[in-house]
Amino acid sequence: MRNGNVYAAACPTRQILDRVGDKWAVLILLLLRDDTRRFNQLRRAIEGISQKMLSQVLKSLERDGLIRRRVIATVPVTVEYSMTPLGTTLAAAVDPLRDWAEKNLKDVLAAQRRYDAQQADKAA
Amino acid sequence: MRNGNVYAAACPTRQILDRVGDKWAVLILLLLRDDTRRFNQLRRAIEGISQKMLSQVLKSLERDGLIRRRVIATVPVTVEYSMTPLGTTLAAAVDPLRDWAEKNLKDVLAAQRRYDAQQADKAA
DNA sequence: CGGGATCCGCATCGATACTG
DNA sequence: CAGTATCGATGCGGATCCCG
Repeated sequence: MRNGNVYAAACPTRQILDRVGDKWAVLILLLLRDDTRRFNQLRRAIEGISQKMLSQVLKSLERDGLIRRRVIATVPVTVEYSMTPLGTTLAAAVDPLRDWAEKNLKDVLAAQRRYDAQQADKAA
Repeated sequence: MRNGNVYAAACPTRQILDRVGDKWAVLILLLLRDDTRRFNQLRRAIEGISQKMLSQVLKSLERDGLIRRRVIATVPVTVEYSMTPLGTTLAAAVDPLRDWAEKNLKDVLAAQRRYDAQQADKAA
């Protein structure tokens, strides 16, 4: 789908990026890789996510076959989310990115400061 | 910034994801890695991007120190975009993701069809 | 050619309330 | 506990026009 260095709208990279591009989705994948977790556990583990978003993202991850949802008939009901093998391979593919983030964030922030200072000069 | 398995709003992973999450940004990085390119070359290479988005994303990538912008004083003006060393390392970190996408997209699509079929059953 | 400025609709997302 | 439903703001992103 990459023909002649053109990224068509339907190329796999773009389709996957549309999903991985969702910041919440990636965070959930990275969390579930460590451990099976329940709904409210995830909610507490991801600062700032609303339950609407969480529910929505979990559903879409399940739909994509990346995580598995297990309902346990307790009172009240318990729901466990865990990785599928497919999800595990995706999480592994995301790893280098997380490593890069931790290693290079400060360089990015420094670049931003340089850029902003330069823009401020121009304005003056 | 990842303390006790909690992803705080300010953790590097989340900050970088906010940028890599931008689907356009990643595509531009992958394109510029191959070659220096001009504005309209990029525009044509990325199906569906508006010039507003392209301009915006290029600016933010430059601000992050990931790409370099070179203005050449011709008539009319020529502007070349190219990778910085930092950008190159990020592109490398994104590579596994692209590979994963190309290898596993059809599994994801299949999972979606299974999920949707199952939902349709429940509705009936 | 390489953008900036403006207008504006539509989808996202958060907040709140309610349910099995 | 684990969600769904509804509403309302806001901001992203496309379209258009213009400029150096």
